[in-house]
Amino acid sequence: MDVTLAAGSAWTDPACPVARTVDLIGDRWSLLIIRDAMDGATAFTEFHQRLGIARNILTDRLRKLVEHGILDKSAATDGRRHTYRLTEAGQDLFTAVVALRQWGERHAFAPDEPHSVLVDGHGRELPELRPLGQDGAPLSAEASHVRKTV
Amino acid sequence: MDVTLAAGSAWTDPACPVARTVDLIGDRWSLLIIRDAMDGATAFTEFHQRLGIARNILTDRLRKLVEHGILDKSAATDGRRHTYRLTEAGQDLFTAVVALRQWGERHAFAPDEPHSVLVDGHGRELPELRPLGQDGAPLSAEASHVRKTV
DNA sequence: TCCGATAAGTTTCAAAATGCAACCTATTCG
DNA sequence: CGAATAGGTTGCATTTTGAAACTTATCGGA
Repeated sequence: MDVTLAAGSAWTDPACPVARTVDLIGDRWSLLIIRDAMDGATAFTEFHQRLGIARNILTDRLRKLVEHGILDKSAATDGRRHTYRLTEAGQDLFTAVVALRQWGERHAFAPDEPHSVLVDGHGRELPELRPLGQDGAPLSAEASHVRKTV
Repeated sequence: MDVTLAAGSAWTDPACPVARTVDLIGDRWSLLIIRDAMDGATAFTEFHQRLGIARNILTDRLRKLVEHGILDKSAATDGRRHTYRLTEAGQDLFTAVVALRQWGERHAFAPDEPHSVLVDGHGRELPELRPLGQDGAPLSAEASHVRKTV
């Protein structure tokens, strides 16, 4: 496999996986496109209507997400639509989307403000996601550190 | 508590926690500032040097992160520095940072490309983070859905 | 077969965000 | 006191984003 950013542009911090991920999907719209794809959106117009994004920007973001292997574009059966579907790598962003969602639920709403909720197949809210150490105990940022590779 | 975006701007999608989180930290730099804060950075110059960000943009992002309750700014003891520290809400982004990091490790590097690694206090790599249903079984995007609130 | 509606863009141009470099101010150290 | 360091601010050029109009292709019905 070969992972690249757009031609002529470079990674912000080539050795850091967080930075690479931000380079790929860390703009105002990409993650919301992915969120809507996870919620069933597949057509250009569908993304456009759900997000209220400018059409030229949507065109650009869909193209980049396809380029980066996060979405797959194909002709829909009726011939006048295209279908955008999450690739395996795109579906694998589910964990990150859930983490951002849960943080938002905890910190981006006033206590009495309503917000949408992510539920499992039985309509039950998901448990909170939390990093664990190898010993199975919850791990905090201070208890971990980044090991740089040569 | 009262959560707000900058004066004069509105939430992209007020009911969605993912969208609110993206509105707060979904730009090219904020998440990397948070990453470096988690890795021990506290001073303006430190962030500037690690990130290679323009100084005026860094000023703006630090101010916004403080405004949003993610960083806390205080005068350092030596009198000529300021200290930026993650608030509790900021530390709580650890889960999201780990999720984005792990996705990057899996999908943003070629198999032979080296990258930095996040390790626990004993130098052991973290296990993979994965959303679970209430029954404790791994949950995929298709097996879940967003319940909208009125 | 022609017609209107729908889908998926592209183009144009204005506005906002970003980046670079120079400048500024306070503090501390020698 | 003077130089160095920290943490900015300002001005200006470049890049990105956004709104709206225009384009092309397809489909379904009259």
